[in-house]
Amino acid sequence: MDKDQPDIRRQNGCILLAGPTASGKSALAIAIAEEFDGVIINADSMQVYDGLSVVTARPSAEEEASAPHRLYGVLDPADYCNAARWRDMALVEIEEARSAGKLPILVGGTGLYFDILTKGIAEIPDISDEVRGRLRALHKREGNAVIHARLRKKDPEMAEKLNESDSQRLLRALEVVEETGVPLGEWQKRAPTGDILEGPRLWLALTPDRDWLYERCDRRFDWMIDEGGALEEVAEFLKRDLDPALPAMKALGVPELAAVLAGEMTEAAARERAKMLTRRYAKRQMTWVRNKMCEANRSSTQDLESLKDEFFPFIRRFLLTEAK
RNA sequence: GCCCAGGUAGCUCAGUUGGUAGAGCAGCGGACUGAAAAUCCGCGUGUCGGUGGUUCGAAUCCGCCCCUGGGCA
Repeated sequence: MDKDQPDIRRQNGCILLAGPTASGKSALAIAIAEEFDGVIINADSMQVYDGLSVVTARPSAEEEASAPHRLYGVLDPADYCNAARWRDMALVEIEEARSAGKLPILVGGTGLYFDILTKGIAEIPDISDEVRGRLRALHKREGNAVIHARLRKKDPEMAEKLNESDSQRLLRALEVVEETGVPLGEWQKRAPTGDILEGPRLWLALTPDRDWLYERCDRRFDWMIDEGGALEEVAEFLKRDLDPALPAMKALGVPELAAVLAGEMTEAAARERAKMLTRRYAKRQMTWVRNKMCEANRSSTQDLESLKDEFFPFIRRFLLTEAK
């Protein structure tokens, strides 16, 4: 192997770059990729979908051209990603980057994806459309209480753990036990435990000052509308007439801009609301970073001290220039 | 200048016949293992405009002052 290569690449390492939305992850990722010959791999649950690049704040065409970018806009918004599916795709990309002698840089704001990438996930069979459709229809008709009661019969352990208002997890637990006959908790016990991502890694979690971040979120949303063409993008997107329950339809700003286009909300109100929702999202991301990633970082046995020596001076220089 | 109506949480406001205050929204903290930009859980954060008085006790009653609307001149 090339002696000039950074240590991390010689050892099949990778970089995991997390942080809240608008914190500047993309720019830092590009800088690292340019400096250390990296491939940027998306770890964001919304940026995997095609058709919403402005609203989901995907890297611009120029940015994408300045370094290799993977897993951006690769799924049709009529489709849905999930943690396991993303992980499979990401592992392929990591492998590919490594065999090309490049440094994989995973960048994104979806905490769950990072978690599962490093810790693994149970191999639960896909849920058939029949079971899924039936349960969702039941939920829509009867509400959470009925789903919860049904789960209590089939998977009391999970039913006990879940809050009755937590519709998403209730449905997941129920569909798993109905499809496979095995309770979700049982599947999860069979999942791999511990650190399963191969190679050393450097965790980078951006934790910007709250006011600074919120202001950037606000400014970015205005920019999306005033200069990015967000309204036009959403108008085009809505022509597909997708099921509003699909993940891509819930991307921040999409419901609000759709309401503007339908004449149900003023643009000013939509801006205000979307900004508020973005701030809340950023806050949840910060919670994740503070309480889970920092822990992951501490407990990672494969995080080599030498990586820090290799990268930190560069990153510090970058952040200092950015701050201006 | 005079007359009204108001000044209570970041915002909009509630506060019974005096017992040091509470809603919504915002905000903050937390959870998170297959749609996670999702889905949940928890938490009032306060010189009650200021000041003097009445009272055992004042957001509440009285005086004066300040501020904001509206009206009359």
